[in-house]
This record gives sequence, C-alpha cells and structure tokens, in this order.
Amino acid sequence: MALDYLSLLNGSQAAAVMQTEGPCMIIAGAGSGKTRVLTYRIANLLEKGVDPFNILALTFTNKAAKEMRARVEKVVGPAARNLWMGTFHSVFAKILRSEADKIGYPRSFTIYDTQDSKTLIGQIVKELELDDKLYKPSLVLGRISAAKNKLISVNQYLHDPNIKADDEAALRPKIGVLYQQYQQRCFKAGAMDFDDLLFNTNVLFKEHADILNKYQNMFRFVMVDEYQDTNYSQYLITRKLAAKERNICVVGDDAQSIYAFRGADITNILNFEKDYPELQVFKLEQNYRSTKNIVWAANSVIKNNQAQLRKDVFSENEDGTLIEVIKAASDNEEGKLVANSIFEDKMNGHLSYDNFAILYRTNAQSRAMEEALRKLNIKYKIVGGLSFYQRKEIKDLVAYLRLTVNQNDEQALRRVINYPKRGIGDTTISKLITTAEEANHTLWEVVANADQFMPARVANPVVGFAEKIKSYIVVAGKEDAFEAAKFIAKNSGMLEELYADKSIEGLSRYENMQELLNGIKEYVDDPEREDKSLAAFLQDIALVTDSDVKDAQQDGEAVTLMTIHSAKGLEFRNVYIVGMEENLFPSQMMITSRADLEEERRLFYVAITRAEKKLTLSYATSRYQWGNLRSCEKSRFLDEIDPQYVNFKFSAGPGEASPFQHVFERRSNLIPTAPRKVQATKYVAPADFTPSDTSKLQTGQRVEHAKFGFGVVSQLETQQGTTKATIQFEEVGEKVLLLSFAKLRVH
DNA sequence: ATAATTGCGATTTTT
DNA sequence: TCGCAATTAT
Repeated sequence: MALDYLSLLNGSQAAAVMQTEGPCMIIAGAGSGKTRVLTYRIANLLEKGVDPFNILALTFTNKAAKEMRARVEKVVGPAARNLWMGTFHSVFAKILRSEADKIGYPRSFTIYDTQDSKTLIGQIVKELELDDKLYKPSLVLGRISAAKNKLISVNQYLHDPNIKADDEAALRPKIGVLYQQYQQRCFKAGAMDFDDLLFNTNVLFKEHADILNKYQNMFRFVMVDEYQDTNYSQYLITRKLAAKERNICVVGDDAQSIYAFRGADITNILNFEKDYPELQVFKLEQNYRSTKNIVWAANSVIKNNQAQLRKDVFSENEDGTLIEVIKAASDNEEGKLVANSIFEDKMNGHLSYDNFAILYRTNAQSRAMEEALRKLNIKYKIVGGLSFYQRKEIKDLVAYLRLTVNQNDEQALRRVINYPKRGIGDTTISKLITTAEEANHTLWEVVANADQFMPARVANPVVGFAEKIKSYIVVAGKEDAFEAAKFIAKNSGMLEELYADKSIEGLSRYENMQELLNGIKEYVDDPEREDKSLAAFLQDIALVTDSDVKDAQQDGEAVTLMTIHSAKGLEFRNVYIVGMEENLFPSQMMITSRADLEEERRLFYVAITRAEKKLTLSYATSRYQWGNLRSCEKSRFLDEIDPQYVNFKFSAGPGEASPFQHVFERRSNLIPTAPRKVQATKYVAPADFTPSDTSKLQTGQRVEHAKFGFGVVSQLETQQGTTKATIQFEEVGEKVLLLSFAKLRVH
C-alpha cells in the first residue's frame, strides 16, 4: 500500500520527502515538522524498495535516533529495525569495533569518557612536572579536542607554526607535548575518547580505500539530522561516505546552531552547496508548534543576527497570549514567582505539570527554582546534572567490567586496583607505573607479574588483584554480560561493601548498583540483541547520556527543569525562561565577540521556540553567586523582542521590592537544618609542647594533645603490638588514637 | 595505608 | 556555597 504523502504533509514537506536521489538540504525552521519529514523520507525510500541496511541516518542524540526509529517503525513496520540509525559516535564506534585492528587498536578498545580523559591529562601534567595551575586538565583537553575535531593530528599540531604561536602567546607552550603524550597513553591503553571515535574513523577511511569503498557501497543513502551542529571531522566523514552515490540529505536550521563551543561549524551548513552544485534545497517554514505571538517574537529576536540563511518562519495557529516578563528582586523571589505562576496556570487551565518546563542557561540556577517548587509541593524532574553513569559506585563496577574486557585500560585499572581496599597504596601504584614505563611493559603486564618487580610483601595483593581479573576474563568469555557483571559485582566485594553501608546515601548506592545490574539484564534480554557480550554492552553505555537515562524512567507528571541546551528538540505547552540577565544570559564569556553573541542569541531563539502556547521570561535584580549577593541588570535580549508581543509584569507588591526583601525571605524560609556542629574554640598547643613517653599510659590518666587539647583516657586496647587509646577530650569529644603515632603529654 | 581535614576553584553549554 | 583534591594525622 503506497503512502499518500500529499495528504500527510504540506507542499514543501512533501517535496522534500519525494526527492530521494541526489544531494538535498532541508532547512527546517523550529517546529516545522522536521522529524515528520525525515520519517516519511525514510519510509518513502523503503517503499521504493531500498534495503534498510543501505540507509544511514545520523542524529545528534541517542534520544533523537530512538524516537525516529520508533516513528519509522510505526509507518513501515519492523523493517525499521535494520536501518543504520544512531548518533555519529555510536554508529562509528560500532564500525570501529569491527575495523579497529586496521589502525592498530584492539577490537575490544574501550571508550574514555571526559572524566577519564581529564584524569589522564592531570596525571601526565604531574609526570612531566608541569605547572598544574597553567595546564588545567579541562583547558588542555579542550585544546586537544578542538584539534581533533579539525582533524589536526599530533604531528601536525607539533609542526604548525600558528598553533605554536597561539600556545606560546597563551603561555602554554607544552600543549602539543601533552597532546602527544595523551594520545600515546590512550593508544597504549587501547582506549579512544569521544573525539577519537570520529578522528579514527577518518583515519580508517583515509588509509584504507577498500574499507571506505565497502561502506560507501553499504550506505547508499546518507541522512544527517541537526546538520548545523556537525564539526569538520563529522562533515568529512559524511562527505566521504556520500562521495560515490551523492545521495546525501542533510537537515538543519542554522538559527538553532548552539554547539560552536564544541567544534560545531556553522559553515558546514552555510556552504553545503559548494560541495554539491546540483543541490536541491527545501525550506520548511511553517511552524506547527507555537502560537503566532511566540513565532513572531522569536523572529524579532533572531533578526538581530547577521550570519544566517534566509527564511521566514510563520504560524497559522492562534495569536495566543502575549509573552510575559516577570521582574523579581532576587533569585529566590524569581523562583517563588515562577512556581506561583505554574501553580496558577495549572489550576486555571486544568493542566498537568508535565505541560511546564523551566529553562535556564546554567545548571546552578536550578537550585532556587527547586526550592520554590518544593515549597508549593510541585513535583519536578531535572534533566542533566550528574548522570547515572557518572556516579561513583556505577563507575567503579563499570571500571571492573572495562578491565575485564581490556586489561590495558589504565584509567579503569587505577580506579579499582585498590577498591575495595586491598592494601595497595599510592606508593605501590606509582611504582607499578614507573616500572611499566622503564621496562616498556604495559601496566597490566607489570601488575600481573608484580612479584617479579617488587618484594612479595607489597606484590602479593597486586598479584591477587590480577588473579581476580583473570578469573573475570574467563567468566566473561563464557557468560553473557549480565551473568559476568553479576559475578564480578559479587566476587569483587563491591556488592557486599555497599550493602554494609546502612546510611541513606549508602542505601541509594546499593540500589544504584542493583539498577545497573537490572539494566544489563534488560540489555541481554532484548530479543533483538545479537551481541550480548560485556564488550558490546560497555560500548553502548559509554555513549549514553543523562538525558537518555532520565527519560527512560518516566516519573509521572512533573515540571521539567533543564538547561536550554538540553531542551533543544523538545517542546512544552508552557515554558519559563529564567535568569534573563546581562552576564548570565547572554553569558559573560560570550559577550566579547560578535560570533559568540550570535550563538548566544540563537540559544535564546531555541529557548523561545520550545513553547507551544505560553512563554514567560523572568529576571532578578539581585542574585546569589558563589555564596554572595550580586546585583543584576536585565538582559539585552529582552529589549530585542518586539515590544508589541510582550506584557511586562513586576514582582508582587506595589513599587520596587525592598532591597532587603530577599534577606528577610531567606530568614523566614530557613528550613530547619541540622544545628551546625559547635566548633570548639581552637586549642593552641604551647610552644614548648613535647610528647611524653606513653608506653606506661593507664586508663583514667589526664593527657594533653597538641591539637585536641586536654582529655582523659577512657580505654586502652592492645592488638598485635599496637595500642589504641580511647580518649575523652574536653573540647572535641571522644577520639580513638594509636599510641605509636599520637603525640601525647601525660599530666 | 587510610581516614580526616583543609583549601581551593568553580559556574556555559555535551556527544 | 559546594564538591573535590591535596595535605595531614593516625
């Protein structure tokens, strides 16, 4: 049964769907049915008899990929499952997993997340004895990442006079060396970071024409969503893949390009035509999401940008209500006013809380909002923040799993070699590393044979650890990911250790671990899943982000709180954009250059266009930042909205709020926190303090300690030659001290 | 070797 | 203000 596209789509949408051959660019305004077009375009291809294995659809987030696959499946049925659809990172990680050996990596390579990368850089900086104030891991990683996104290899980096001049001007001449060391260490560890996945795909295609050819034949139709967010590395991959058949279709909106800081290059979309002169361009300009007022307001804002493709987004929906602007005296009042407004709108409109979203520029702003929502008993959920996979306990188990798959994974090894505690300290670990460096062995070789490099006394626990890992390798070779992980969690002692911790946090850590195991179970129980190995599972979760996880656990109806960046692609009936203040939005760091300011404005554009029916903007004239109060000015962006679409509202009460209002509020709203521990007046030891001989110490004796002051010995206990003394100090209470260390003066 | 304490720096955004 | 790293105490 042929689909009747003309009845399902508007003119330009249908035209874009019908154009299946040759290069094609779809400029899709916000809310213009972009996903709909992509979905039907794929359906159309399949209907024409194209094999789903020949279609590659790249998205920016896992969520977008999942959503699109589901929608295609609704239209064409189970054939959708065979489409190549995913993020750049996940698709090419998968390809690299079968081709890695061609470029010298093991097929079982692991993926370093940002934290692993930063830790490694920190370690290298230390080893090279560079100034860690100057070479901050995040800064160095940023430089390296930018280089990789532009496909600048270590050698090119080291020899490029411009880069050299830049780094020297920034007083950081060693960045190139750090890049070199970092790559070397990653390579030795059999690890790739996020950028390597794309960089190495380029290397693979460049050095192996046969492999490129294989994938060119495979991916006869290439589609790229959110094309405005691609970087050079991604651009080149798609260009190469499409070079043969030239069936490439990119979809994007230059007005929504908000990832330049991560290497996204807006010129990819602006100059797309240069690569494909025969390009067909389609513009989707009708917005189906928002009211006229919202669309007009958004247009009036984006008009202020210079660099853009011409398009006129319009809406045929109702005019809708005007955009409200709330002025508050403080960040807390802002939260209160927003929460009140949500409560009122919910009641008046008989809406549910998931119709509402609060968007902000920085995560730190969520705090005031959360407090206000809690006070009104409004349920909320936060997207972003620390992801499930970034929690300590999860990273610990994952590190064991990673090490089981790839013993050279240095970061994983360092993480768990002494967790749970097995008596391997920093000195031993340093020694293992230097031994590996000097003898030109991998760290794992040294660990597995530690008894050959150091005295048995220190080597024993290390060898014991290696034996444990070896047994895990055997289990992982026989069992699926779930059975292996369960065995490892138990055998490593992690499960036991977490179970023993009965504190509230400990309980949640234990639950998280169970949750991870459940997740793995689900993974292997998926009947579609072909590869149920631990390695496959690890590959998958390395590329999962918080928003993907959070979304899966639908916690009923709740207001959504998130940054504007994570709101991209989403829509809500009522949207609040908070913190509309100069130096916050636009961010202080972005107002120096025109390009940056334009990106910030696009971010505002994205935020506005998330709203369907009602948009509310708010700002505060003062705000707590790093614990102290700052006064704020309203954002320039507020003045860029054509005033005919705006309705200004001010804070409750007549006239200006008292400048001290927030102070009183703070007071009166103080949640009864646990009383602060009374800080004892600091005891200062007399200058002539000399410890006495404590070998004949008795219970009941009065002693003096250099730091804790005076106290009375209440208990003495000797075990294996060491004596522990329990002392009741006057100022600081009970302390248990080891006599061999404690400096005590007997009185 | 490990626990506890202090001090410092951070707040742009994330695959 | 908060969380993490380095330092210090045991």
